[in-house]
Amino acid sequence: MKLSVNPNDKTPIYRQLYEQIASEVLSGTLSPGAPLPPIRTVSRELGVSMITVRSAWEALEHDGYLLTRAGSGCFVAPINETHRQSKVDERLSAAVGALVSDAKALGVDKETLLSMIEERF
Amino acid sequence: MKLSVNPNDKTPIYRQLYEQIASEVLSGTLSPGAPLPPIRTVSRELGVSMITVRSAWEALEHDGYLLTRAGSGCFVAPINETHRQSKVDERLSAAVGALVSDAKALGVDKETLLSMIEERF
Amino acid sequence: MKLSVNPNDKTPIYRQLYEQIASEVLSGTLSPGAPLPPIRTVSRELGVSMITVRSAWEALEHDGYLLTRAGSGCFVAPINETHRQSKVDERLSAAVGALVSDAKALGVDKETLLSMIEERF
Amino acid sequence: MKLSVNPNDKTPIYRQLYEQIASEVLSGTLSPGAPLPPIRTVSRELGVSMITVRSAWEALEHDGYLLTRAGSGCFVAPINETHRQSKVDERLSAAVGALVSDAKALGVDKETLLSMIEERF
DNA sequence: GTGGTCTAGACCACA
DNA sequence: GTGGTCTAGACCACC
Repeated sequence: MKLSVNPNDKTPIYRQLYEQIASEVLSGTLSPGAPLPPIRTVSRELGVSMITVRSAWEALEHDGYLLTRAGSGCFVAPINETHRQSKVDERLSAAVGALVSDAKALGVDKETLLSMIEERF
Repeated sequence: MKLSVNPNDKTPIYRQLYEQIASEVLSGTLSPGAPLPPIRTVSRELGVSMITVRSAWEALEHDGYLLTRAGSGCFVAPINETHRQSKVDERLSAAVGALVSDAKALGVDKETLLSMIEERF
Repeated sequence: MKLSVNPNDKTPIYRQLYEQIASEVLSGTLSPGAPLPPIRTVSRELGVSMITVRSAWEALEHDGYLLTRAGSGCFVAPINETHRQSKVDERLSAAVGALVSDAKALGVDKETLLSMIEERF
Repeated sequence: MKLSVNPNDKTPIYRQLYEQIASEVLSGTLSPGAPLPPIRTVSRELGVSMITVRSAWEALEHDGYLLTRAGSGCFVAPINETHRQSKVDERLSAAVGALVSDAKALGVDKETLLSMIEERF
């Protein structure tokens, strides 16, 4: 698990971390029960404040991706496979919806859009 | 041209206005030379501050979508057709790139993604 | 709306604030759309850090009690009446469940418990 | 005596153990003089650290529920019946007080609360 | 060692 | 003016 942050990106650092972890959990790269590195370690390695890391972890716990056990660490939360799949769909669906409405607003037709995706994948 | 804002949306109001105008210019719905309604009118109709509208207009002028003629109002800037096309591509390309990397991070394959787009369009 | 915190209480300050606001929203004392005092004001008046207040507000927004509009303030979120009622029930139900299992573990019978409640209300 | 811990619960593990033992002593399930299983046994069976179990035992001894006899183990402390009863009352009274003020804050009336208890018992 | 909370003070974007 | 984010550094409880 290699995390990284881009301080120039306008999206908040804690958000960037959230997205990376959430994606890995949803894609299965991080398995339920797997321990995460300590906040202090992540903080040191990425060069960001402990609190920034904590913000990300806190949001992840709130959204059911992580479980934190004070004194012993943070772990990937157990997740039902169907539930996982539905979350993946939900996320992707939102992104697809945004892109499609964007394309429509710009007057781009379906074929052009599909071919752009085909090419970029 | 019917503008609208959603104050509960996390994206700044001036950004919402920017996106709507820019899309209409790029898609051709707003033709070069067309006049925009006065700031005070937009402000009143949308229920937002004039300063907010002004911010959006400024950003649009900065990016070459609008021209301000002191005393007579704002107008859609003349735009070269190839230039317009390149801007459309640029915008869509960024959106497509984001979606594709998102899909990859979630472990979704190309066919699934394409079919989702097909369906939502 | 008179907020207060007890620094000696073992429950975190931001949690105390959360509970007070949430209760007022659920009981209807705070009506949907009502503005909350600025974070800075609350912070000053209660003698706690702005960040502590923000933590509470953030959790409240996440849980649907508040809406925050950057630059203009925080407001009580619109809430469906049936939804409100169900949240009240949920909260109270959890508390009742805890008390009942506690009483059972201590070997206290139903009548004794009911009379204690009757008396304390 | 069957102890159990839930590591995902937000309340500290040693606290969970404390509550279980204390409840059993107060309800009379554990009689004065009864021996407790060795710390190492509890530790092994529950899959928690011996230090954690020790913390719970220490707190219990501090509060007068247990007696430690070096070399021979821990035993339920002798307890005066009136004293026992007063402790039960104290504990329950606190819990009832919390629930009642909670109900009041939520705008729930006495009858509703009583019927909820009646039903859940 | 771990995470949980809080403070003080700073900078930015938005209205 | 508002909220949003980040830093540095501290103390605590738990394992």
